[in-house]
Amino acid sequence: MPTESKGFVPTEDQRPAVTVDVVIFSLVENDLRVLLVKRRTPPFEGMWAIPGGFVRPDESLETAAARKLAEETGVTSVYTEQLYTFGDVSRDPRSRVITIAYFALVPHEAIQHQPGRYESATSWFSLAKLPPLAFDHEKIVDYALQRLRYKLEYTAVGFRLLPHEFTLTELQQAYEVVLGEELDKRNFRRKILAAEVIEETGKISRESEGRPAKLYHYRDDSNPEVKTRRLFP
Amino acid sequence: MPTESKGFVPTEDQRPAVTVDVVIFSLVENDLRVLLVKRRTPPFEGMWAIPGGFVRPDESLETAAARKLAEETGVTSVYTEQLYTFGDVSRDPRSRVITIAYFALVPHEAIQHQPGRYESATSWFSLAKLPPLAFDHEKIVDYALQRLRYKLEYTAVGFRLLPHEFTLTELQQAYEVVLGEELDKRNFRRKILAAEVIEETGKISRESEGRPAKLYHYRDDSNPEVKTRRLFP
DNA sequence: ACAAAAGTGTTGAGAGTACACCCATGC
DNA sequence: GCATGGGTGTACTCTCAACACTTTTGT
Repeated sequence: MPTESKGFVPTEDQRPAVTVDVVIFSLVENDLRVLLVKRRTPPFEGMWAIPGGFVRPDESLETAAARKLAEETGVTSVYTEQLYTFGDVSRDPRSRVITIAYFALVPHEAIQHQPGRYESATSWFSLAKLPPLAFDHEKIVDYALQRLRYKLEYTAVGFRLLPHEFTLTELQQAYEVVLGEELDKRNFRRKILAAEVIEETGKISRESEGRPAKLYHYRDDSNPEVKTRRLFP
Repeated sequence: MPTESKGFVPTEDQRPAVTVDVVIFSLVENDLRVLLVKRRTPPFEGMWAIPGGFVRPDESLETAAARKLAEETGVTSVYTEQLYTFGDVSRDPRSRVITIAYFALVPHEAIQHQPGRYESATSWFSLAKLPPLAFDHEKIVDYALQRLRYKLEYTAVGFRLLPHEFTLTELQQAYEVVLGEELDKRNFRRKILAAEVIEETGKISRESEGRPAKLYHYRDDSNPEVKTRRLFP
């Protein structure tokens, strides 16, 4: 804390509450969705909201975000990034609440729902058909989507939405769904392989109907955030 | 705030304190510098720190950052952007403090020091020769510098470090100082003009020794954050 | 006329984009 | 053998990078 004997110093009851909210993205049925929870208490009772909660005195912000993610999805080590901090005075009608928003990319197959532990209901919503959201959460989701698209254009983190092993066609479809545009197959493959973040496993997938596809996975020796030129389109 | 009847709810004394810190950049003597204040109270008494203070109950985070900026520099409408939120448990040895860091670009000529109003001393430090900083402020400054460089590579906000009117050579020097590399004069001019964020004023500068230079200023009809391809180098 | 800084075009290399056909398997 | 999706190469365009001389002013 940077301040001195001067200026405004808040009393304990003037301190804002601090929460973390996590925008959790996943691909379900080849569709980009976010996980929402239904509120059971006022304000906004019955409305959908992104998962979040208070930061505990003994945990860092990243830890709080990871804890929230684990509580809602059962998933522990997935791509998570701080998004933005929202602190408008009246964003919560009850009292001053500042929230540090995160976003996470979760492979859908990894998720184990924790039914009814805390929440009355959690559900995945397509970004095209979001319900009305509590607080300023619509703004937060919009911002997260913008950032996700930007991330995918300039880096190679798209595979974080997929299972551990995946085919190039699955990866391309993930990019197409998130970016909302079709990509050329040959150019996509050339670029994603040139980024040197994924490699063949040697195995092949027998999922598809036609010719079997090679399976790829993440190379953990090099980082996916290679921001050189624009990767896509 | 997203939470319900469940889980952890902090009592008032478990709430973290919330501050904003502002990394203020300016060009002084063709050198990129940050404004630091000398702490007069423990902890880190006598050490330098970036300006900051508590968020008041009735002001937004952006307002708090703008207020801090005005208190330290007298400047009101300059380029300001939220940087990152730092919230490690022990970043302040006294108590839990979460800080939302901002960075600002200030034209040096616009600054009026507010001597001794609050601080014992404020001073501009070259980024190459920073003193030891209080708290985790070195990390914050490093991160701000990284972001500033990234911003300048992909957008055309460099002129925010300059007076209202400036020559292309001055602008190029600003980019060179921040990015730490020399740029080609012809390529620089072509690119910065292609971005269509600045235009000729019609006036000429008689500052330089040789041939007089055209003065340019910001076109407020188009936004400087045109992220197309990489602008520089 | 000379010093000092402003201003201005062209060329070659590399990256990006568009585009169509053969391949391996299951049924 | 045919339907289905997997896998591959090339030509054109355009952007990026490298590079040196002329112009305008003050002294």
